[in-house]
Amino acid sequence: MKRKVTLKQIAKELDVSISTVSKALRNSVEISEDTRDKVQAFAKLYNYRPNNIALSLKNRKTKTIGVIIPEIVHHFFAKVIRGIELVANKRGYNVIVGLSNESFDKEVINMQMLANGSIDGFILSIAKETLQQQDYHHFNETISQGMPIVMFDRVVNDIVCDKVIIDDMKGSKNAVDKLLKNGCKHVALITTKDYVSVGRLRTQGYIEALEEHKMSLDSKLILKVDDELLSEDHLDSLEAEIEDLFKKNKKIDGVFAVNELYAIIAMKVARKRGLKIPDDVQFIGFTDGVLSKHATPSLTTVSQHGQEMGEKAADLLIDKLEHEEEEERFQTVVIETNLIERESTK
Amino acid sequence: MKRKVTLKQIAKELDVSISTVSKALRNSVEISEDTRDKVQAFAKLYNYRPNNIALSLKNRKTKTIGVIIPEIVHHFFAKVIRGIELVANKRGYNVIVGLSNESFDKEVINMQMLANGSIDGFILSIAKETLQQQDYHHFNETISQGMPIVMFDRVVNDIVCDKVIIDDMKGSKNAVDKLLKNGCKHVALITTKDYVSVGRLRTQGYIEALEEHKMSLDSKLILKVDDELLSEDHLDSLEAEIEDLFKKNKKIDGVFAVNELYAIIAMKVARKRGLKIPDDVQFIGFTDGVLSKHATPSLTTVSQHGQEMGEKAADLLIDKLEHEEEEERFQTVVIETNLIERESTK
DNA sequence: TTTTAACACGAAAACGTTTTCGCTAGGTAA
DNA sequence: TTACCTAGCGAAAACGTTTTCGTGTTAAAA
Repeated sequence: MKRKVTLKQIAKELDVSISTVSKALRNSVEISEDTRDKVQAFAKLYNYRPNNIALSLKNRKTKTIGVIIPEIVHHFFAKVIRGIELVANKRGYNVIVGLSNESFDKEVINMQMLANGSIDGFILSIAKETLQQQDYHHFNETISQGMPIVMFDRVVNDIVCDKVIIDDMKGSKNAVDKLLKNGCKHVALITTKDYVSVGRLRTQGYIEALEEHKMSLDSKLILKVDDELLSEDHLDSLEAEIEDLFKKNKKIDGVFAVNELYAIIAMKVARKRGLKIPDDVQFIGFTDGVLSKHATPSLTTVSQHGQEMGEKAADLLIDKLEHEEEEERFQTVVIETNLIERESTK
Repeated sequence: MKRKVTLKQIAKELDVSISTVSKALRNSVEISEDTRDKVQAFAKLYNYRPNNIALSLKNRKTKTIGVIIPEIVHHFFAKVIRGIELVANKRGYNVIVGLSNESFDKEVINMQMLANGSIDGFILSIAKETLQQQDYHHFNETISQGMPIVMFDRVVNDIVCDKVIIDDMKGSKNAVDKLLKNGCKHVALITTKDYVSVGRLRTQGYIEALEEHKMSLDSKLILKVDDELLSEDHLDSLEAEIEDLFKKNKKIDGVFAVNELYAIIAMKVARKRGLKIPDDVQFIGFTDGVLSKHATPSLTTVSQHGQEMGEKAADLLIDKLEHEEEEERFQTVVIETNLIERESTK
């Protein structure tokens, strides 16, 4: 077992100073060709690589990005990470991942663990619990210590930082618009409780689409699911609630759900009730994932472009890290959504 | 913007030495109560936290685990990461993620990027390309430099390190056994090319199950898919191949697929051909993911317990990191699979 | 011969910690 | 008085780099 070789060891071995070794390896003109070749040959032989930690300490930069997301077993967040990793790697950065698991405390702890020099900046999406409690002091503290943050998808306006979002309202408005144009007269909405901003915005889009088509809002057609616990029980009760929705509103001929799973389950319920898709009832879900693509019938969705969001967020953060001198200007980048039409709509 | 405060600054401010500050904060008996209180109060006020990088350099430990996986937008790998992160966090470690994207070069580069002091050890699953080329020098080099590696799922015997795997052969044997016991007489196998070890082992399990039931192996019932490119085209051609399989083997009454997607697509093809599931034909897939659970009919699967694998791998690695003095002993932990019965089997 | 300039290299500081060792002042024992 | 002990603190090394500045040698110029 040969431990990693250091400058000091090379210096000792070749009977020169550490400085000389360092300079020789970086092809400094100060060093004679002889010495340079000798050092480089030795370094290559022993497979010398500069110690990253020492460099980080010296440069006060770690070339590492901290990413904190609520959940990783989730198609959208996984795609975002892929985007972040792609760009980070290309630009010479590493990615360190923390999971908040939707918990405020874990979010805070994770940030503290990383903010002590381990990383240069954060990319994150806020935990549900944090959104509910509306306690954002950990973000503000981090920012005030000079560590840049880029937020994506679940953001709050109160915090001044770069943001990457999609136009949730526009996306869902387009989706509902599509249903209405396809002839639906009674479009149901399956959404979440309002504290998650994206849920609220998507609901808003639904309402606006109806207004634009001069259709009245029927609150009986709106199902607000409490997604506190996404356990097995929750799925069962969700199915029951949707069942109930259909039973009480026999005229439903279109369904818009704020996520893919709700839409898939709604389709299942509809089929069980003998409804033909898309002839009797059409479906659109927000968030394009594996389920939508491989369900039968496949589900028309509003694509969120997770990977693109991740790429953009990483670019924003690294740009900021590498141009610290410039004056502070924060942007909010909006990624366009688009409707991926599949078999669940006409 | 208040930058992070250091020991030096506190020392200067309170007119004591750096050593005194350090000791006071660690409650050393060398320091008088007076000084200790003074320093601690000041540190609290300015929210002092030791710089992680400096600690890493000093201790030659980063308290960080490097994880390299082929793909993150993948239910199984995401679950593994969740397991790793869970244990790592609990034990005071961070997780840094690298994606090989199934490429040999990216795998090598990612490892080099991290092996230079950034992390204490690796948890990884080998890229397909690496398995194909059978070039494992980067693993061996890393190990010989004294950096422990734990491999999971896709492993190779040649490399001496801790491993966490499932019994692929037993898992698939059980699955096929289930189909045979359920009365299937012509069980088809949809698998991948042989270079990915798990594919080969799962095929082996299929064969053994048949043998145990004294059934002859019909090679026409085995479809070996080339999954080099998992693009759109690939999915289409996959569907065509399966279509062909059914057309040429009208007697097929059971299908075992080495992953969930193949099984889902096979179900789709079967249904298109007018076959009833599970009455006419039954299906089982390896790897339990979202698709299996929410498909209609839902798919019976062999569960891989990704999260448990991740947890075990992290525990193995951290144990090794924290007991370096002990003699080297490498274990291979086998996680039990189990059959999750759903609607696609009787 | 003396001055100058280029060349080649080394010493040391800095990044932020922890820890070992030594020092001083005051008190106690002989 | 002398010797010794102890409490309380500081200096310095170490982790592995990079970089600035200084220095000695040699050859060319005056």
